[in-house]
Amino acid sequence: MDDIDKMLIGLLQADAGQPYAALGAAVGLSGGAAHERVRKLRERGLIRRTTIEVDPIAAGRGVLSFVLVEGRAWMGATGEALLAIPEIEEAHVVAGPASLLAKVRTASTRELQDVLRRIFEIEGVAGTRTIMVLESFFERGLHVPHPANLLSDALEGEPS
Amino acid sequence: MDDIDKMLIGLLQADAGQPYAALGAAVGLSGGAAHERVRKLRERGLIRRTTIEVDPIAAGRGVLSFVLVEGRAWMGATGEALLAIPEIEEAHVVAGPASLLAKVRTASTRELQDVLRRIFEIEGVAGTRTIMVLESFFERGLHVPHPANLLSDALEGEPS
DNA sequence: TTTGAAAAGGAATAGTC
DNA sequence: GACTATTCCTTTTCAAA
Repeated sequence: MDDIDKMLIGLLQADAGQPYAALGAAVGLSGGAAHERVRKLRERGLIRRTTIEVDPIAAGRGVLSFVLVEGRAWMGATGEALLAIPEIEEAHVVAGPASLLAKVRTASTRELQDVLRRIFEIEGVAGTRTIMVLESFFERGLHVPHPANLLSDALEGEPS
Repeated sequence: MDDIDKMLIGLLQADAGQPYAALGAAVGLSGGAAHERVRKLRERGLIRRTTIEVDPIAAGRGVLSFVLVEGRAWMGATGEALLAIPEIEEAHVVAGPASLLAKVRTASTRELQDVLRRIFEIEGVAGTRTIMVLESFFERGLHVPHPANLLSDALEGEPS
């Protein structure tokens, strides 16, 4: 995991569909070498998979909220119970006043209410507090340290 | 945006690298037709881009937390100030006791402290409350309604 | 590990229904 | 819209350094 690998990850996050030749050119390698590096990044599990990013509004899921769940719900099969609710994008066990935090995306507040009802039905749930999102500044993926501005390093000693 | 489009989106979320022929076979279309549908989904902006999913642990970002920001920080250039902090993956304006919610991923609690310090320096920020994640049940993308179990519908009237 | 190139496969396009 | 077929480009593989 050197600087070139980091650059490759950054480039692939921006566009996973570009040819290896382009990736190679961007980091100062041949297409074949870039291909080999990406193959190993996948093999090592650093790159989990390639996906698409779907526009939530266009997909009819314009209401975003975070739900804090109170109770002793962090034990047992709670994770699976939450996983079974498709509107829940993320679920975490947290420290602090609440025991669980869920990221919920619904079409409407009416649908959000349904989700809250389903969460309430999970064993051990004592209560919920919902934080509604009014506007999202941004949602981006994991940032990989300095993916850009490393080209000069990568090209150090390069002929011409 | 019919049922076949939804299935295609679901399939691409699972693996955006698979050939169009495979996509087509999965939904009961030819590769060319699947290709054309996906092209239009991109064109309409429903599919924003194709990316890779990076393992946070392997990338050295094992500490996840959610930071509630208090103050009148939802005005002006706050969004850009948060965007400039690479450890912040998401930032939302929220309703409720706090005015902002940020999702932060750091290598350590020490680094989290640095991020909190930087958030504090933003004009209008009066205080923060941090919710630390102990364990993540799951983090998945936007769920697209019934991507599976639609094959029978799609194949209705199909010869043999 | 990287390179360059050959071989295999898929994407993109066009024409037809 | 969807299908087939063709062309073109990319991925994949491999020998060599």
